[in-house]
Amino acid sequence: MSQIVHPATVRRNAALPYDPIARAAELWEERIGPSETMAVATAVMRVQQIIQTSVDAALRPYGLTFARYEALVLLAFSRRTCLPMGLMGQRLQVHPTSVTNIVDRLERDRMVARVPHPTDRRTTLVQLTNYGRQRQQEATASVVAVNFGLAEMGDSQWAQLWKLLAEIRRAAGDFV
Amino acid sequence: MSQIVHPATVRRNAALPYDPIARAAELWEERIGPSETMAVATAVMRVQQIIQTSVDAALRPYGLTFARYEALVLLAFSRRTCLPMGLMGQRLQVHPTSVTNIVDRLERDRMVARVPHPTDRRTTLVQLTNYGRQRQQEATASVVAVNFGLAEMGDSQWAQLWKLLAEIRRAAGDFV
DNA sequence: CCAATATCAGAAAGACTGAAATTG
DNA sequence: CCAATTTCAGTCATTCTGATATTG
Repeated sequence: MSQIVHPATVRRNAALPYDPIARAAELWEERIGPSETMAVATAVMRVQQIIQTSVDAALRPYGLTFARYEALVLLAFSRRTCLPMGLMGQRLQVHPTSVTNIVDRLERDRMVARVPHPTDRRTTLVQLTNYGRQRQQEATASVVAVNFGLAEMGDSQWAQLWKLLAEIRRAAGDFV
Repeated sequence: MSQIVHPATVRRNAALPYDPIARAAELWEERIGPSETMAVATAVMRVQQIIQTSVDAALRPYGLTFARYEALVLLAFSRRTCLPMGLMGQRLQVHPTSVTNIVDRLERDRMVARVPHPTDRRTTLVQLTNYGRQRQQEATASVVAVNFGLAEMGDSQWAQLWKLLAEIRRAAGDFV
């Protein structure tokens, strides 16, 4: 069961005896000014990296990336497991050409199929296949197993975190 | 002063009348199970995107990305504005080859210089130049001006957010 | 001989621009 | 004729893997 780990990775993942972001924030406070937003912004960047790495690892056995997995879940949650490309881009907040790219990969792997729109022939619908639904369910189990790379926390802490992040997103104009 | 904006970008930035992540979380709760971590993970991914976009835009006039800016700040905060490549990788939590890449760009733009280590000839020191320090200060002003893309919030909210994010990072093994 | 440091070559995934084809 | 939808070609920046040269 021994696992080969590249030394560079070991070094990167080695726990430091102090919090490097907290340290940077102290210096920021001394030399520049209030450090609250700087500290939170840096911490968010790092937590995103933790989530991305963990989820990508959990999804690799299924040939999925986080972006492609999100597209699968979006389809699985839609009424007819079928959505127009453009709408997917809005929901996933990605560029139209990125939708093309994501759907290309999923279609190549037979998890989705492009089907023509019945009335508007400009638009292309993306249909989740049975195979895709199975993969999505397995992948979801895998992602849930690693808890999205997040620690176990109390319900009130999750609620706090959710509320604060939602406020940031709302202020950024994601929704009203 | 009019600015050309690609229609796709407009569409992407349009505020939705509801919170798309909250909606996804409801469906997750119905069909899969507890949605706390899924909701927070997705929200973190989105907030990271907000920060990245905002900060990159603020830094573009200075020819800097967030990653390169962080490297500049790290150097500016060090005693002799000079650090070994490997140490920078540890602090910035990036791959050794990424350090090489980041330093390549900064050196090309004359913001840092590679200098040999006085005793250990394996290691390369990265020295912030006077020009680099000036750019770092200007860039910092620019980033502070947009508040890292984050909304204004009360001190206690920043403190809560910081504490929760730190707990996630600690649990992930970033520090002890 | 082994470990550490930095670099290079190459692959992969993604984001974006600009342009095009098709259709409403 | 204009707008909307999708795609394509090409570029770019980033990140990782694997290998290498150099040095301790």
